[in-house]
Amino acid sequence: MDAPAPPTGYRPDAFPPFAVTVDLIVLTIQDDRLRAVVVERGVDPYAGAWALPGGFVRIDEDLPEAASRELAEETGLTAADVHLEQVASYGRPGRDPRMRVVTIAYLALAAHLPELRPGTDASAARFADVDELLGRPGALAFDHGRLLADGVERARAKLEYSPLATAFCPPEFTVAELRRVYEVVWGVSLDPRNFHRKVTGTPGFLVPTGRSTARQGGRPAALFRVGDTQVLHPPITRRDG
Amino acid sequence: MDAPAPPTGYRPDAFPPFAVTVDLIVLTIQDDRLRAVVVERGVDPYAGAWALPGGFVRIDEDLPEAASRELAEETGLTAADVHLEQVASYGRPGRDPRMRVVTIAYLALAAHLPELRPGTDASAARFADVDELLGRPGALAFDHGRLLADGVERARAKLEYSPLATAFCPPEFTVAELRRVYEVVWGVSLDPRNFHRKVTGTPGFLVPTGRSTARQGGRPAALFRVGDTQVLHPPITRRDG
DNA sequence: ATCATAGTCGTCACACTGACGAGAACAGGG
DNA sequence: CCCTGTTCTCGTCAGTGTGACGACTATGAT
Repeated sequence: MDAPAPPTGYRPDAFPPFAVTVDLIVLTIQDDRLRAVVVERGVDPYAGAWALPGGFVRIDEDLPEAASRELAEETGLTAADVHLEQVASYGRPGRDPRMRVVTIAYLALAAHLPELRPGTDASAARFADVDELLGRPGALAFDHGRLLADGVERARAKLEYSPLATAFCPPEFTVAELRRVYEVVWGVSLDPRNFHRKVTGTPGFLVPTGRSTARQGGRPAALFRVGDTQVLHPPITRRDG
Repeated sequence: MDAPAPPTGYRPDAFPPFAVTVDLIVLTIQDDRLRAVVVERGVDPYAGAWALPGGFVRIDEDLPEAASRELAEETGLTAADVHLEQVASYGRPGRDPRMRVVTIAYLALAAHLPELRPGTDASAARFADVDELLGRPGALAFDHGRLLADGVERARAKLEYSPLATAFCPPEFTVAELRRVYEVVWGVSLDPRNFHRKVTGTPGFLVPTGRSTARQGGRPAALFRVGDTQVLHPPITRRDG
């Protein structure tokens, strides 16, 4: 694609040209493990290595639009299905050997992801265990290890004071399902009784639907929807037993 | 400036060229008011209007470097004197009528700022009252009103759980000076006795220097330095009397 | 019926909080 | 020198949130 038609006052030599991309940290929970979408790169640099999904921002789209589009291309999820928020930007010279590129990282949280289909510049896509990726420096191409770490830390912090954990759950969920989200993302184990008291006692967090689940073995659990509150008072604190 | 020499695999038509800038939200406290540095634009668009200081990222520098450089150019402050952190990025098409530009906003907090000297593309610089700027939509050029609002909200939130408030204070300060920071930034009034108990009781927040200030009228106050802790436990909560 | 499993409610001690009293250490004026 | 005003600092007390843990409830499996 060529440069856009120069509008009034446009001086193409007045600023250094950058490539701008959005990269996605797409998190979900599978088998009680926190997983992230990674794609296998089909072209150099890092051909054959795993990287976060992402791509160039088009000349006529906003940053959140670009993130939504890339998310749909890589996972088939629409913006209505997931929580999507900007995390941070990265622009160290040399982070991409091909060109000068600034990347805006977006965090996407989803309850259940459909089958992954590889994008145009990726030959494969899969879910990778987040702890394993973070424990192995260089597991991801470019500086994507840092992007992933920053995104995961953002998610971990926001569980405390926002209803973000419900983004990992289906529209209706039980307190135990919500607790598993906190336990998996934080990597801790929480007391079911205290957790139940806290989440049901925080005003506006959970709305009972009246229904309950019948599951194999054990008492049926009440089903909840997420409420209106965007900030939890009191918060769900991280240091629990 | 021209595009860099094409390295291997470089395809100049593969991505749309963007301008990348860093803009600064430089906050300080003057006369018990929260103030931000604004510059008067000397060129179109928005010539004569006030805007946040900032400028193009150079082809060979990292984003924090660019923020530090712009900060030094506009205020004379070096990175050692201030707290500097990235806030968010903005890239809506049309936000700058001249070209497609992505801006990374940085938050800078300083105790006492020297005289401001206008940068190359600004004809004047001054401190503006933050509440007044935020209360008047369109007070700032481009989308800088939103940048300022996001930066101020970041600062307000981080006062709760980080020692960020000390960035507004000189190296040695009293509990009352620190309390004034919280009161001014949050726009509330805090009980001096409870505040004293909380900040001195949070481990690692304040380190007594042993010295004290003699000031006009009233008992001398003990002087403190900031401690090592980066996260306050328990936090300094916002809803106080 | 009995057991295993999982969900929900209750109790207790402890920590933190907001509201407020009271003393300590200064400056300035009579 | 004493009094007063000001600011800093320490204490007290009731209300609330929290972690640890006991107890009860409601299902499926045997």
